[in-house]
Amino acid sequence: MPQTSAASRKIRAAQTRAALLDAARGLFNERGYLNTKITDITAAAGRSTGAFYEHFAGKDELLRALRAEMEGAIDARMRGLEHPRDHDLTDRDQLRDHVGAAWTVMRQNRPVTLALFQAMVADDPGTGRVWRDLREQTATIREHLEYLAERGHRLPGDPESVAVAMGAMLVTLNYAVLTPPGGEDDRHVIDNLTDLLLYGLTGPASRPADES
Amino acid sequence: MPQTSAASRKIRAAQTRAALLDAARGLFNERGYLNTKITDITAAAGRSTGAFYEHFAGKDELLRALRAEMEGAIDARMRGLEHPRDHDLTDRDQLRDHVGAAWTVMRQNRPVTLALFQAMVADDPGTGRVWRDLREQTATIREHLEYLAERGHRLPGDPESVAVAMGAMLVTLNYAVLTPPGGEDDRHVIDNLTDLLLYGLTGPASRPADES
DNA sequence: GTCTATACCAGGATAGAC
DNA sequence: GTCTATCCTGGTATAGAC
Repeated sequence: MPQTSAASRKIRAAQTRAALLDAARGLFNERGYLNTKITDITAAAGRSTGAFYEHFAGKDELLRALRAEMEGAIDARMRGLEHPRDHDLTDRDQLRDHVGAAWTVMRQNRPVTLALFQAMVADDPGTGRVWRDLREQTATIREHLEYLAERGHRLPGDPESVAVAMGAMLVTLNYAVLTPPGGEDDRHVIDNLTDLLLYGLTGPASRPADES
Repeated sequence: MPQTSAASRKIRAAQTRAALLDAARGLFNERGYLNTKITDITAAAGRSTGAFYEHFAGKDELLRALRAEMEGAIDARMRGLEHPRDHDLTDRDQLRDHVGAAWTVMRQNRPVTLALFQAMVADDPGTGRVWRDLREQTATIREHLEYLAERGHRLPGDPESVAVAMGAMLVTLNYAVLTPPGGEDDRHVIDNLTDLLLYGLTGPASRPADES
């Protein structure tokens, strides 16, 4: 029964692919993307180098696959939920929602976001890739800021720059913070970032300096 | 006259060292630290690999030398100017001074700051190096924030976290922004960042939403 | 101190059997 | 599709002559 054999081969192949992706995730998370060698991944997955190249052209392509997987998952969750651009990011709840969503996604996909960050930083500056990537990642925020600007709200800078600055802070903190995702710490980070982005160092309205 | 010969050799050695450092700066600036190979540096400096290893144990040590050079220059400029910790970062002028100083230093030493950033990001996450480095780089800011906290000002988070968040934004933007240092753009960036950090997205006091 | 030449190795990638 | 074995490159680092 050649069909059965063909089918099981296909299953086996899918397993291999999954095993490689899984192993990569694990290694990226602990050692980072740049320091993980292809042989590390194959070893962790219990497969051979030959098998690796059967599925991916190289480490970078594997990363693209991981990224696609992540984005697919995000899209799936977002599906149906329309996202109007007229959100008011100067409203604390709405800003917190956005910061929280971004942070949570980054944390839940830490291996991938971390790898993408390293990859972004690793290649030549001068290509403008970092700005471009940050710009893309903050597209939603930028649109909301543009909306605010249109309505006459005076932002600290043009929407693109402000959005990129916010993104820069987020992605770098995601890289710097070690505490495991899903914990109490995340709530703190989200609250802190929300307040910082909302009111800055001065705090809401005129806070009493409390000169003791 | 063996003295003369010895002296001129010493000069020649110093020249080589300087040439290597110089070439490295140039290459780091355009291609980045990670993508610059030792052979690239020696080629650009017109020296041999042998000469390189006579002066530095490796690329990382050369970077440390560049860093030391930069810090020396900063110290020299700061010398004499005492820096009391009771600066009030909620005062726009004072905050702007700090942001501007940090930004200017980063820009003027772009090859080095850029290289340090890449090196920081490149090694294993999980070591906590990124947080530590950011923490160190923002020591001054943190102290000012601690001073504010002591006086009862309620910050968006604990001084350390807030300072690190600010640092994360600054260093990453320094990496992302391509525009050459010293120009008009720098003033804009500094102003924007100052306003963002000072008031956040809401802007100073209660800004009219201007519902047209 | 600086050069040329070369040893050395990690890691990426392929060939061919199964 | 997967394996084993191997080739091959780029890049680090050293040896030894000058």
